[in-house]
Amino acid sequence: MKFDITKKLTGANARAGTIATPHGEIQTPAFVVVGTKGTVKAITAEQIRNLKIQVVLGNTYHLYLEPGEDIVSRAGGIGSFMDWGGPTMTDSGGFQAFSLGVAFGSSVSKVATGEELLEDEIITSERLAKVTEDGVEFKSHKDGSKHLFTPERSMEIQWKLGADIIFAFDECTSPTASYEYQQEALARTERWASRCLDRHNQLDTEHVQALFGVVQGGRFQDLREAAARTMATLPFDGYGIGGSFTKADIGTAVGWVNAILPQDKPRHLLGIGEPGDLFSAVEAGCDLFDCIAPTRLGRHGTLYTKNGTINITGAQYKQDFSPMDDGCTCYTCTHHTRAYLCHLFRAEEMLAATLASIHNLHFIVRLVERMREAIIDGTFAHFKESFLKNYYAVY
RNA sequence: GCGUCGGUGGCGGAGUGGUCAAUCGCACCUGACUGUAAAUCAGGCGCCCUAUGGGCUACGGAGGUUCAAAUCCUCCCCGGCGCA
Repeated sequence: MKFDITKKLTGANARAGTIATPHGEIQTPAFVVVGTKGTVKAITAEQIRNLKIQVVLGNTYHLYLEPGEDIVSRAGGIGSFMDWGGPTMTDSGGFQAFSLGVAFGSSVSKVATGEELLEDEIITSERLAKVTEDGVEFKSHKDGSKHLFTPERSMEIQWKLGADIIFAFDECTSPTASYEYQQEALARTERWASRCLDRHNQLDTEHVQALFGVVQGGRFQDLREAAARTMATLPFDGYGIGGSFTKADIGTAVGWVNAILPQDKPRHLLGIGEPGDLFSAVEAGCDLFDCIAPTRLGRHGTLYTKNGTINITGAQYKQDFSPMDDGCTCYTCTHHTRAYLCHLFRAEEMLAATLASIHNLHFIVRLVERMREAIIDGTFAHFKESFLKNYYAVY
């Protein structure tokens, strides 16, 4: 993997660049589309290509559970398996320490509202993941079987999954965790980072796979900065910025980290993808983002428009024969109406998920692409202002 | 015509003297979703109000019994089934 910066925005940290991978280039900033189980839900590989998606992210935990990394390996790796010839990434399974752990069965999400209870105050009925020094013990969400992920195991699985860029195994902490816990988890994630590097170097002797370290530290500036300093000293090919933030603090928190991380390596803000957050992150110097929002929201009937999201299942769209978003050039908008999508959702037709996902992916991928263009031609600030003004306008 | 079973909120269908504006499912309305446990989840769903409370109208129709009726009785209307 190679990363070149084409242009840096003056007076801000935003930059445009190119990541070269064995399966092609990624023009950054870029939105990484999530394909957890080796499929971008409801979307075919051909549609992925038509959407000009640059890179797809699979998940180690899910692909390990099914079909198993050996099958993916025999298929020629995750990209080949799903007939996606372009660049791929895999997440390490670290996020599941959170989603199947403290967050399981609760309403806690990785972006905090600032009103969360501390973890100690939350009554959780069951958890499927438990963190130890060695790694994370999972109970499969599918059949309850027990599994242990260690940093070494995550590297081994990801090596077999064969993505171009992989992540170090980390612990994604909850926004409800105390400072003490964040500190403890961070120290553990840093120990795991070294173990990941060691194991990955043994497996990938020719270094065909890039390995990104993950910066944690929760919402605390000193922890985030310490984490960035530590990770910066380790020979990673790039960095993921993970964990939880208060929504309003995404930009500043990422700013603390990016001020310390090496300039010449890509930074991937893990799991962030609302339009406003993407602007903040790009401005703060992030190059890559992945988020399930476009596909999940799409499947649930929420569509992006330049004036904010709409719930297409609503009664007011039953007879609305306009496109999802006026002026949108995606397949869905150029072929179908809101009334049609509204009908498909109400009738629970599968095509609804596909058409909605296509629209939302187009919207977000194109949005980040426009941010890149705006960085290159120096109009980023103007673009940001005009976009957000429409998107978050209150009527 | 006789007998019998039944008529409950948009629909299906509980309840069978008080704690019933009425379980539940569907439909409908609204909301949530940020490294996918998610084609998922949550809330609302008779009318009105000075709404973590109060009032009104309701369980085919009309009467009646009772402190109290969707629930019991009488008659009527409507439907299913059986026999003529």
